Amino acid sequence: MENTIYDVLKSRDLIKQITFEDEFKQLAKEEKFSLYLGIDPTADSIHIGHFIPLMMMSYFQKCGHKPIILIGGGTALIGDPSGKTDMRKMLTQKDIENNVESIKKQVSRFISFEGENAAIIVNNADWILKQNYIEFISKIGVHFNVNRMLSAECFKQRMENGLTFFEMNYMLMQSYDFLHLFENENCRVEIGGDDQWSNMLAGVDLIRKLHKSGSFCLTCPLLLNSEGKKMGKTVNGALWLSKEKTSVYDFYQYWRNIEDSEVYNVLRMLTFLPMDEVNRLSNLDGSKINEAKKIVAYEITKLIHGEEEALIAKNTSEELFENSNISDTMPTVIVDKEDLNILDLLIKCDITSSKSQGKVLINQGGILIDDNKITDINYNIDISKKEVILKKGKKVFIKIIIK
RNA sequence: GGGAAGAUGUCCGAGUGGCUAAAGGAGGCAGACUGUAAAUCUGUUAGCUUACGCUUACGAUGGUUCGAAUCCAUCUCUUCCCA
Repeated sequence: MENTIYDVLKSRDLIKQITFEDEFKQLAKEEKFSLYLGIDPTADSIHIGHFIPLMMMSYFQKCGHKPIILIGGGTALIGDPSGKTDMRKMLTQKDIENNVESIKKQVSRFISFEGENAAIIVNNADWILKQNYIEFISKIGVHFNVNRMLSAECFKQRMENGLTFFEMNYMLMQSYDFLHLFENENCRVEIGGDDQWSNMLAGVDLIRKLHKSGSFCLTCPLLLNSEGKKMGKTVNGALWLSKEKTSVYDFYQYWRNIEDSEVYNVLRMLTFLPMDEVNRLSNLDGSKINEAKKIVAYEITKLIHGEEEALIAKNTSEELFENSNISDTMPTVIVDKEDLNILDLLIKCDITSSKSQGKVLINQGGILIDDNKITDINYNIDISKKEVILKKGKKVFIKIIIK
């Protein structure tokens, strides 16, 4: 590949901030190195927020560099003392192993764990937990200037509602991770979301203090919608990458429904489509941009769930929305004969969480069965039917199979 | 260690004895208009009930009162100031 990783990332505008830019450009030209990305293993699945750094990592790997995924098992073992809500769940060794396995599975669609520059997964528990406190603060802590730390943007916000010592230590631990990988794995670069900039910068500085040079970090832009909020949040929380948590169909629909203004960013940051194509698609006018959204949805779904699943989701959506046909693969709920009352049914299908809510929906004309608007809140589904199509609003379709 | 302020629905935030299931805003959902977009307008947004109404709910637990988000006591937590 004649383009260096720097050129590639630059062309997709995936670099938000970078340290020692010129030096990094040179390094990218001359050497193959390792780079790392830290992931908090508090859940057994990663969500879309992790995705852009992983895309970045994938580009690095394509350019011949070796990705290291760092699982924050050590830091997760420490309870969060800020006590805002509950104590952070303590993770057992076993939890972490499970999480690592599923994360690996999800990531392996676009990052390879085989071959010459295979990615590896490490757990910072392996070195953090061995640390002796006094040794740690005298070896690492002396290099951190509290005044400077406090002036960092990420602490400024915390200053307003209280900052705990733990949170300050977090920076040291993260920096130490980088140092450890630098010394043991030839890891030269840390990547991450832009909210991690201060922490990452601290690691780069630490290494440069101890080893004079060679460390870099770069951040990717956060994926924001037009209102400046993080994308990938749904009613039910995050948009997960595992299909047990977010179904492939829902995942596809999320991207199919993005705003016009988001198409460009999503294509550029979340797909591997060539930039020519990205530009062409995002400049489509008016309703034609729907074509671009279909491609966005398909490409991202393919990347996460594989081609087969993506095709199914795409076909299901087209059947439902464009041909108003019933699709075999649409979301389906099986109910007993006892649940044929419309209000019960809505709860059963997770469309509403209470009967009151269901009544409101029906009164507003938001519920359709087999394309007939339901107006009676006592409506019962015809018992002779084997299956019906329940529609909420314009976008939610569920096939009901009556047992 | 001393002092001050505060905790309200998904979130922000008004409310200082009955008119409060709790103003207003944001967000969510539905309807109209559209392109499975945005913007705009309308409705709706604790649970149960066809409904009258009932049951929960303003940090927790007790108390005062015919009646408490509102007053009192204790506790928990948060923030700020002084040391």
